[in-house]
Amino acid sequence: MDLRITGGFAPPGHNHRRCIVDAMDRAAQVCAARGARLTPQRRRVLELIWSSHKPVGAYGLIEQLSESGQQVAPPTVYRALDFLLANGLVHRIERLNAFVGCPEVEQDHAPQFLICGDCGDVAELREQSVEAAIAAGARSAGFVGWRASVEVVGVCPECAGGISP
Amino acid sequence: MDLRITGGFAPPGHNHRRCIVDAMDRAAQVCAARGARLTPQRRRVLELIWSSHKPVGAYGLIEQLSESGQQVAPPTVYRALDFLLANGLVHRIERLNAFVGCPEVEQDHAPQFLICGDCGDVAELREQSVEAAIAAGARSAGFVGWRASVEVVGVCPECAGGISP
DNA sequence: TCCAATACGTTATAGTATAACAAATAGTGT
DNA sequence: ACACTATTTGTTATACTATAACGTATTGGA
Repeated sequence: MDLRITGGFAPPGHNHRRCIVDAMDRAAQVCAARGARLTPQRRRVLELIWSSHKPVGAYGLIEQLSESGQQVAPPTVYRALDFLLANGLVHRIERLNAFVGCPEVEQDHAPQFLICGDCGDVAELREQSVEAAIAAGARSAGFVGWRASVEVVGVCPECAGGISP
Repeated sequence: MDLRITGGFAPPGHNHRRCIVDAMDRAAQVCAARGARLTPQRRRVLELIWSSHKPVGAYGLIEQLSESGQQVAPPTVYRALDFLLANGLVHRIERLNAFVGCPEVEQDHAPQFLICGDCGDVAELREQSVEAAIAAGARSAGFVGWRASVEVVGVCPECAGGISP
């Protein structure tokens, strides 16, 4: 059993090592199932992305890799990111030009992201009602074949608690 | 009376000159009302943004300005954009790093954008149900003080009609 | 084992955005 | 009209994000 963080923020004192381990397990499973090659390079990038619940940019990854002795150029990490995105293992936060791990890799989805403007943590939400409302709006405008990205910037419970407990 | 395009895409043969004129009128009104200075520079940038319903990037604006004889450096146009954004005269499309004119400048709002992946046109939607659904999701996650951006990529009625009429 | 596909390395460059400081201009009160 | 102050604009340099183009290596299968 794994403790996936979907539907809200990771609790303050949660065992994040579990997040990482579970994420890597799921990634291995999914890739094996579909014959996608989770190479050491890609695995390493995924691990770095999962090192926190904060989105990380491509050049942040390059720096982290460099610090751990692996000198890579931008195309290398962008290619790893392309693979991870294509396989639904990470999501891209458009407004941040950054990437977060996906806690629900089994099926393709377009979640809502809650981005804490204070601590930077991101939570992934899947509100059916949001998708339904967007679908209704799109249909009324005659829009077809669409895919939506929803990014919500605010303050997470933890940070809000700190301000007015 | 003006024909604001909110709630859907601009119809194929619409009189776009009216879009521009109306947008500039509204901008002048709003700025006058709140004592914001719509300088020639800012006015020019707003006109260029309204020259179509397609988002335009900062460097696209610089190029257009340069073509019309005005040589400006990036900070100039970014400052104009900051002003226009702050006063709700334009919106930023995060996933495109580009800007579109806002057809509803009177009050602050966070609309949904329908982006045609074919022709590039963008429509601004304000579905109350979308905002409500996001609000519900955010509340359930303990998220506070938020603001959402919704960007939907698909095919507009016009382009879809061309494919299967 | 050889072939073809896939992944990775490398260099250069395109595209987006801002920092920092100087100069000019507009609005305010006298 | 005058000086004062705030705002706007100009200028240079630079940071950050992303991809093109080409070559090499590795992998998996016929």
